Amino acid sequence: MNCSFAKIIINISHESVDRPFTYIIPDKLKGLVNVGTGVMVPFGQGNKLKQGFVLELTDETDVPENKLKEIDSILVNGIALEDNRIRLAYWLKRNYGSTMINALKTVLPVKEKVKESIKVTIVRKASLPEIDAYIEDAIKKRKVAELRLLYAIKEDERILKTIVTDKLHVSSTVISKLCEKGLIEAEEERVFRDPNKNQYERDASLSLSPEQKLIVDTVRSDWASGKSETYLIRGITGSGKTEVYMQIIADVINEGKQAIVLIPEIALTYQTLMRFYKRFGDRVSVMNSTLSKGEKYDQYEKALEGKIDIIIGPRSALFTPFRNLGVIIIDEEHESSYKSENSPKYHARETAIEIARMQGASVVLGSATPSIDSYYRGKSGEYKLFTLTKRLTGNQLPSVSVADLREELKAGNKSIFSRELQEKIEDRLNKKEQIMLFLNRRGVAGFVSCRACGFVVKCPHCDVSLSLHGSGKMVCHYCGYTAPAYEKCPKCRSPYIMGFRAGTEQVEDAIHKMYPAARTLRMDADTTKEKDSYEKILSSFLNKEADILIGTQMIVKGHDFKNVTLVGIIAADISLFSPDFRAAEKTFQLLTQAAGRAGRGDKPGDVVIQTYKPDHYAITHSVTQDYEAFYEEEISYRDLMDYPPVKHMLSVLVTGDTEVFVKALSERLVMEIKKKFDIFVIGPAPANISKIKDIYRYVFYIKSSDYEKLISIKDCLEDILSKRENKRESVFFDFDPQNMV
DNA sequence: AGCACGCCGACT
DNA sequence: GTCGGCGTGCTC
Repeated sequence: MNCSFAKIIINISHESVDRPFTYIIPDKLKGLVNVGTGVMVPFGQGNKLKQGFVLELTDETDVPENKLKEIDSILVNGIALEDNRIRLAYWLKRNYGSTMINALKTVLPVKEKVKESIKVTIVRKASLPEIDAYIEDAIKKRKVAELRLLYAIKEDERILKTIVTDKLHVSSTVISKLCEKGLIEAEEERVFRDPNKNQYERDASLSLSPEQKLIVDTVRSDWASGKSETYLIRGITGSGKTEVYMQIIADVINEGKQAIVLIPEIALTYQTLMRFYKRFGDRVSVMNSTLSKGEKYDQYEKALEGKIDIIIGPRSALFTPFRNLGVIIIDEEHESSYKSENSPKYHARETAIEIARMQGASVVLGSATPSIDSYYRGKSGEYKLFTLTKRLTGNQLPSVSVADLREELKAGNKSIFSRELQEKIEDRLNKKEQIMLFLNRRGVAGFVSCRACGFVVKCPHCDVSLSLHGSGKMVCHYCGYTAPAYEKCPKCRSPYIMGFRAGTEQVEDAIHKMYPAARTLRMDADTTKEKDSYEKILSSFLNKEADILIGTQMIVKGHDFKNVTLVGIIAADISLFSPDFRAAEKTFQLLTQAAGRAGRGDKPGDVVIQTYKPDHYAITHSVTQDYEAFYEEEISYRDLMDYPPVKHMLSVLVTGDTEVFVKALSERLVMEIKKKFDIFVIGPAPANISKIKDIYRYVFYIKSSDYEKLISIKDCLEDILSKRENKRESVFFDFDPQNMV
């Protein structure tokens, strides 16, 4: 196709230039510029060279001739976007609201080409007597460098060139001289930088339980009949989800197709990867943030060239450019890290389903505690739902008990540890068994609760807890409802009604006071700032260098500590009453995961959950480890309140440096959409964190069962925003948000 | 995003 | 009188 013009998206992330610009393709670039090609183009008055991507080739344009400029050059290090990547970028832009250029960059897994590395091997070509003869000659002529190489090549027929030059200190000129004489030869081979350098013994596939087999067989037969579906596996820890994934992958590979495996970054551990390496050998590759640019680029290239069949990585690995994708697997699918925090704020689960739809692949989701979103779709039949109920490893489930902190206060115990937890801590310290104390510090803006009766102050309109502000007011972050703080509990008249706050440091201090001999490790955002500190803390705990590990949610993910027999959850309520409609879901998942940390070895484990609300369904059902029961209560709450997944929700965040303007713009936007659409809007209200670095934040939420309607509302809002007189406020959209802002 | 054009304050 | 402040508008 030799078209005259190219429509190009410029690499400037700003709405006002987020549209294609038409450029002339100069003769010298004809045929080289295709859809997806990265180019440099002159842009703006200064004709500054800017990067861009070709979205379309055309022979016609409405742009007046005098405005058209020529493409300057093709991006040397640029990676061309496949056609289907551009369609995916359009989809991301439309569904999550972002600029086209950001969508394109998201879809492009590596930003630039890196020079390929070539491995050169020196190979002996002459016979040993010939070499000996030459050595004689070299001795006479005192060619010491040649001698070093000759002695070495006499021993080994093949030597890496890097060894010859670096270790033997033989220069390239000497090597090429010997090549000319026909004694040796330099063999060149393209090598892929491989982050996984070792070779492992291969594991065979395991035989499947009937439960596992049903899943693999269903996927296989659906596929045979040309259907590609989304499957959800709910399987408790140790029920063999990974083996199911691997057999599905094996099937896919047998058909000549490829697989993407998504794992939360934090769970991307050596142990997990090893299972895949051992099963699939060098057909597997890893993508993660610790890889160098060169390594990342090579993974991309390997996928394109069909040199690997499986990629394992976090959210971004979703965009690996396989030619013939067969399946996308998302492990721990409930993890909130699958939702991007940056624009486009895409969810890996939905995006995976879209990619699979485009390429005729299947999607397999798995979790011990599936997200309410996915389970809802599993129940409705949108996903095919499977359950793995049997533990294949013999470990017993831990016994979970609840400590009612109201009772502790009544009994005069004002410490942060209940009597039961204290008793058990002492017991484990004596027995030299390890303890994990878990404190969920999410939702720092303290909710207000009564320490005597457990009463939590809630907004009368939104059914979320109110947050205490310094001004002595309680505020609802959803709708803006405000009430003066109570002096006495309205329920039991106790004066102990207050904002709830506690941190890991306080817990550590308390331990040191009560058990001066106990060795503690603390793991939270503060202590893991440095590189590798996360791994260091975990490995020193694993090596029993400490008795107690105190930390936030990061200690409950992955990692088996065989010697841990007690897990204490200091305050389950903190996450339970954070002002977020997913609060109960997150709490249930955290409690279930935390409980799973106890008794991973042969010794049985205990879990103590401390709470002011022992009868809350997120607590009661995590005690009995009853996911199904929790789901039923949670979904009826979501249904009642029209929250996702029953309805879709769009959050709109308005920010700016002058509060009255931020407020005014939010109110105006809400007014305009109420006028245009028959829709219910919550807010606007100050955001959960109402000011960050002197930038004020207001937020409102729109709920609808129709996702398309939310997209039109977003488009309408963008239209209003583009036409407003001053543009000092910024507006951000988030579809089906994972966190309330 | 950047750069130019354009209309008001304190200065050689 | 002018140099330059950054508000507004446009970029193929």
